[in-house]
Amino acid sequence: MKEKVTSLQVAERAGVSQSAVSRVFTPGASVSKRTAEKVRVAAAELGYRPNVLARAMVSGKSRIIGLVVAYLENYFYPSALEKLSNALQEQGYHVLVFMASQTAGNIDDVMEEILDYQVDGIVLASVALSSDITSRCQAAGVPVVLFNRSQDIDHISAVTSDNVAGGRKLAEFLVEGRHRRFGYIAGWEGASTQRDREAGFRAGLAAAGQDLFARGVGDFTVDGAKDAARRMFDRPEDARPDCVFVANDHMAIAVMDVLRFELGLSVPEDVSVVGFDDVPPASWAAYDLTTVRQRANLMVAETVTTLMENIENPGMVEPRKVAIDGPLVVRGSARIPTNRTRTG
Amino acid sequence: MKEKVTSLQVAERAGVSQSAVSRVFTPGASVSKRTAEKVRVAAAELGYRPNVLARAMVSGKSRIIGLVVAYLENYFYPSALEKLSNALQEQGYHVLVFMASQTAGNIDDVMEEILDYQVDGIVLASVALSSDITSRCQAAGVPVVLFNRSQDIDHISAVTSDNVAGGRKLAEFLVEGRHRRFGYIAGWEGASTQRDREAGFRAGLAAAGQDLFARGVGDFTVDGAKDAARRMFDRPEDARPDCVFVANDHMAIAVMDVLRFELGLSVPEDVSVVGFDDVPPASWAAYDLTTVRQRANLMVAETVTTLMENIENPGMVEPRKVAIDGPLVVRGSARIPTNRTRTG
DNA sequence: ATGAAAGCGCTAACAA
DNA sequence: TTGTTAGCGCTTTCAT
Repeated sequence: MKEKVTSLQVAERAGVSQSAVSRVFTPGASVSKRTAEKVRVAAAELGYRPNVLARAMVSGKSRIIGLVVAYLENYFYPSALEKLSNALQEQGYHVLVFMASQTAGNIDDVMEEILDYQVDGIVLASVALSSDITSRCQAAGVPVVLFNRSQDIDHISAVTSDNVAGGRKLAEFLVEGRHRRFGYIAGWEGASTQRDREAGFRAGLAAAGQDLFARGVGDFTVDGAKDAARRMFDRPEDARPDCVFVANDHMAIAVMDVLRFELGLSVPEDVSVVGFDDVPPASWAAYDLTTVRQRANLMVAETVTTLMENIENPGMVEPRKVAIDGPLVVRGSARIPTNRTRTG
Repeated sequence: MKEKVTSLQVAERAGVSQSAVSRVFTPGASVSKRTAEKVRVAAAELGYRPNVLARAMVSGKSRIIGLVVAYLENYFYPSALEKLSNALQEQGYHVLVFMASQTAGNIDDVMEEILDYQVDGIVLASVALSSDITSRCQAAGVPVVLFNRSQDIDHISAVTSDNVAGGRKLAEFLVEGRHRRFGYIAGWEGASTQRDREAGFRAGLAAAGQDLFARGVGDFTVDGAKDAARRMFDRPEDARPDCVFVANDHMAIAVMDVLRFELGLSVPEDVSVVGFDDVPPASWAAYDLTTVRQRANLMVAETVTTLMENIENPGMVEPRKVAIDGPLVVRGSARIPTNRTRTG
């Protein structure tokens, strides 16, 4: 039941040296057609495949990318993970998952663990980082890219949506819809996405001579969002917003449920709701949520590109912050201005 | 920028042999308190951590579990993945993800790739396997466990819900609710989950002297389910079912959207809808879906246990099929029999 | 183009 | 308890 086939066994069977076998399985190596053929035959007969780990040891390249993700509850992350994994697979890499839950200790510990696996790169999804550990990675020559988070610490690449622009688009849309009292339900306040979306939203309102009427904090959680919604909307009509931007779709959907089923309000007749992300449930007919799309495909592509560049030119690539503009997707959860039409 | 700290460097600094260092970092090894202390100090100063890959090479244990997953669109899988990853992390293992998409070729290729990484075990989520590759894994001494799929091929472990029992519960519930015309929208017909759920449902109907009134196939996809729903329900009242069991929640939600927003039918007044899984969206107020809960925590725990047993006693453990019973969760998407109450 | 030889960083006998 | 010695399976000079 142990049939570990090694390159040496293949070599013997093919009547060549072990290094010849290695060369046959090494893309840019020099081998004659004849030896290559002999080796391939022997390998096939024995069912030989190179041991990735052994290769990693000597070459220093494991073809493993570590992915740290805090929680998969928000639909945006599973779909991003799926795309990321697929994109990396096409490049011959695979994703080693590290959940950054409370049980797993803090991020720094998780990062140490990742480094133990000699990963070629690290993607941090919705996770911020101490500058301390950042330098450990740089010292180890392992590129790190933040996904859907940015950070002021400079020497670290980050791929996000243009959250500021997105927030502004939402503000403009609501203003055009002749809303009067603007509500905002924030995500976790430590997150750059949260800060940027709010900043953009406020800027958009300000540009139209408007201001926030009410503000709550949902921490990017369903329960947090529901509580915030209850506090914000369980009051007389003129004491509550007539529209609300909820910092992501995951929360926005929970807010819609509270408005409709707990408070008996109609969306969008009584309250317009808009979100951010355009996760699959946003397009479900029961929600039909107006939102700003995060272009996950582009974000993933940028992430992979950044990773690959850094892996191929260690230490030669400047860290870069990419912010990808995403379109406003107009659906039915918010009153549609007369000059606009549905777009999704 | 390269600071690969090796055990040898630590050894020199601590004034001990390299193997002493190794022992300090090997759980059950024998080292004196004094050396251990010296080594720990030196290691801390140098920032040394053992190289998991090197350890894997010589020990034969990589502490990596390969996970093959077909698609993350169905919410059940992300949440299962999160739980699985967490559970394995607690055991000192990590998950290497392989997407079994169309682009990545067929499952057999993916399996080969996994084996290249010298994984200690493999979890196949909603994926079936050729018996050919199964034996390759057995030959390599790598335990495989099917998650949320079962297979007649015997020598392979599988963890599922008790889908037959679940299907029957749903049938009984609908019968008690005095429904007359029973519809069923199937998942992908190659899946054991689909077959078992349908078998249980039919058995439950038969036991009450009832039979299926209409049947469609949704293939576990949103579009497939919507089409099936349109064909089944876009017709006069007495020519369509008054209730429908959709083979999983993911599809059931899509079906509800079609019924309500395309066909103008009320749920549950015109049609009762029930699903299977109890994914998060099933409990959202807009759907409030009656369903059978898959106890993901238990399923994951069984999966991890099975894996660990097989890893610790290679070839000594009999493959086992575990089917976990899940409760009926009564919500509002289906008429509630007078002898029942909401349970979720 | 090919083989011989030297490790990659570590664990696991084996002695001492 | 400790150090010495073999490798794990592979890539990569270095000769040839």
